[in-house]
Amino acid sequence: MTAKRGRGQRAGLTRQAILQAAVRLADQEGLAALSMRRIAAELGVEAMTLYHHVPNKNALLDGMVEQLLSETVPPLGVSSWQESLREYAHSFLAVLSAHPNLIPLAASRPAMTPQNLRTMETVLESLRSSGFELTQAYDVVRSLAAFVLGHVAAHLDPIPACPPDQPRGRSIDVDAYPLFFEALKKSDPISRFDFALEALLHGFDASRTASPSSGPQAAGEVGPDER
Amino acid sequence: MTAKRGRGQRAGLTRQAILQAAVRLADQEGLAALSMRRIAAELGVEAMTLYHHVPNKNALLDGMVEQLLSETVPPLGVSSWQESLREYAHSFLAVLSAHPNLIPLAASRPAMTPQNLRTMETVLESLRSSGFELTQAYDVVRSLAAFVLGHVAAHLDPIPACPPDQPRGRSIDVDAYPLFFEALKKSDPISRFDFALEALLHGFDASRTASPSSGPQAAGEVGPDER
DNA sequence: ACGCTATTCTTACATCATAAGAATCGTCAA
DNA sequence: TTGACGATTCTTATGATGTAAGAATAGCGT
Repeated sequence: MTAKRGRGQRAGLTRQAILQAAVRLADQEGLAALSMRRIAAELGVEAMTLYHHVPNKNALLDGMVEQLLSETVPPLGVSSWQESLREYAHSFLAVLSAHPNLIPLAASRPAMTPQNLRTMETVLESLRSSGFELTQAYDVVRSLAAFVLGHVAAHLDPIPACPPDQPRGRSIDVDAYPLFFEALKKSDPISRFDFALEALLHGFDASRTASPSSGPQAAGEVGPDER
Repeated sequence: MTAKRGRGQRAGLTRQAILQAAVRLADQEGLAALSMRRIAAELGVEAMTLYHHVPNKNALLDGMVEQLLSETVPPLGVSSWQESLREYAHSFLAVLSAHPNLIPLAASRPAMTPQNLRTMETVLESLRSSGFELTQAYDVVRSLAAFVLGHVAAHLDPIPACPPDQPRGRSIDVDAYPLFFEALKKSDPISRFDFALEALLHGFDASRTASPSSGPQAAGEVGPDER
């Protein structure tokens, strides 16, 4: 066991070590347990010690998101742009799924790590060389990232709703929404992710400018923004 | 101005009124300002008073999200499933964009309000009568909602990244990621949203199992569409 | 008129982020 | 070796937070 340390006895702290401990703690005990004191305790140190490596708690939370994103695996080799995007999306999904407690963090403080930028650059390159306009390619990647984020965020179990009171026994009137609750039972988030991912990829393919095909049918061209 | 109230003098508080005040406060001063004391002050009341209408702060936050979602407009009339989904997405987008400070809340505590369920039911109906399998239809709606959420969440300005220190003048090495930063300047979130929305719709269309070519089919015909 | 209950306020406490400063160690110049 | 300095750590203290416990009041139904 670590003997108690005195006043100036180094503990060998690092920003990295702190972030990792914080992530580990949040993984195990949830975001609510993430206090400076608790993190410090986890490292065998007093709370104020952390402030020598991190300016404040907000910065620490930001750092945790960076830490997370650095766990994504960069796209392996060159392949079709679809495959690149699939890799990108799945890598993102895997990381977030591995740290469900951190999803609210990732959703509320998007970060751009060098790691992430490098991956983006690769994917952009892949898209460009497949006939996408640069601006379009960018929109594609960003949209994909947004979709992954929204997807994982949407799976935090929805709160029961039904304002506060439940005069009737049922938590919510299931019979009033037959389609919804029927489908709810059969659907699962994982297959939904792949389903929507493929839909997105298909749609992206169709919106390539360089694509020779004229309007296939239905849903004409992009742009009928109305309200 | 309100004369000070005594001990049992009613203030006419309501769960609704509290939630609305909370939303207003968060809109104006940000989530960080959302303390029980501050909300109470906004209502001319002491903090503990709130606990008679709301069990605790978490429940209050949940309620705020419900409050938000209740602002979405239900889909007007019958039209193509694409138009239904567009309406759904844009209505969702509009609400979240109108309350940017609440986006992290909405992203971390998804809620199912009766309002929202009713809208979903309508959209599900529309999809089914257009040849979608129920399970697919459900995946479509959920995916769309997830996408909208992710989209708005991803536009909270990304944190600068670059761990802590900036030895070089630049906050991040722009030249190392030419494609990304080139595209960054030209792209804007709004057009990206519509772009990706159309892509999704297109992809959904392609993934319909039973694809009756087109034409004025079921769903209770498309009547005169003006109101 | 009188008590009952819902509503409100008061007080109190543990916990939080963090400011200010004191103690200690390692290191390097002399 | 010595001595000073800077980096790291701990101590103490402050104001804010969520909320438990209970006291006071007002208006209601009887």
